[in-house]
Amino acid sequence: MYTIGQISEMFQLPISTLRYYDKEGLFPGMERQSGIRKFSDTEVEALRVIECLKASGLEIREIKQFMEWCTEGSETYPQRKELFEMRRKAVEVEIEHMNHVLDLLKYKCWYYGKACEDGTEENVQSLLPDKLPPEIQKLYDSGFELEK
Amino acid sequence: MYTIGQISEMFQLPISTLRYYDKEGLFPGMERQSGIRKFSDTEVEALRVIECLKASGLEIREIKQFMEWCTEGSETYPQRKELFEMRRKAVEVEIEHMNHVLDLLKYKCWYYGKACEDGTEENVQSLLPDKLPPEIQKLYDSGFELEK
DNA sequence: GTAGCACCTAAACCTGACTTTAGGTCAAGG
DNA sequence: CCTTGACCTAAAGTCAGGTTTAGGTGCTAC
Repeated sequence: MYTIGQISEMFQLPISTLRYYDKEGLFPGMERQSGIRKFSDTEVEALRVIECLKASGLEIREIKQFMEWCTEGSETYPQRKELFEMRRKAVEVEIEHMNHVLDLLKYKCWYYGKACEDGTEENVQSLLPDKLPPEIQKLYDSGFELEK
Repeated sequence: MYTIGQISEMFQLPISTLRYYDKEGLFPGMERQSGIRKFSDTEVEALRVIECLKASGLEIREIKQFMEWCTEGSETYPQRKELFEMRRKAVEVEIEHMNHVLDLLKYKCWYYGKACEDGTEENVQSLLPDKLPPEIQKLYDSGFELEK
């Protein structure tokens, strides 16, 4: 059993955030001793999942829904499975997106590297849109995938 | 030259958002014809970069800063290069983070798949924390990297 | 000539996720 | 006893990133 201060340390989250999560219903059935929150292993595990679902792009009230399902027993296993499968797909898509972002950033690093060397953008501009060095051309073209 | 409506279509962004970006100074030096915005190739390229920098986690006012550098000529090449290098690093870190998130999501998919099959979480819970099938154990352990 | 459409502005409004404020309880230490 | 520190609440405030509203311009089609 942990106090809110210990959990705050453990997860590097402000106490105010933990109280906010509690108020929003993210720890249904958390114990209290004379008004004071008692975080058990259940809540520690819940927080791990909260951070994960939040990173996956879920909103607080959808996370609350999941936490409620967890208190409702085996009937909600299919919903919970479905939720994680949807989040998994969303994150896979997001990672692919970020890889294209990364390629465009790499291209821009190269571009301004050249511009710094040459003192002008003109030389590198003159290579657009398809006379770039092969490695760089790949990055540049990949960046256009973002528009789809 | 494009109208705001054409650009809205092209980038699948609401017109209101484009006007908001303009108001925030993201298109310095954009032309107007009797009050009406004229988006040229410069602004199309700017929007590509805006979307990329936004996805990389940059705030609007920092993107504005970059766009101002672009109007200031070759003196600001080093700053622009530095910006892209910082963003590149940030996105690499973010992608790594998301891969751990993904592993935890995959683990949870497996977990609730089992729970659905068995009609109870008990069997799968009994395998924690280190008696999981090897593939799954890897995902589960990877999830803990999030706490670092 | 008036209806509809695409554009314009300034300013108010909205949302999600917190954070801050103001005031209060309770136990331990000096 | 009284101060300090860790906890508590309800309610107000903040911030980014838009969106909506209300009112206006100017062209083209019927």
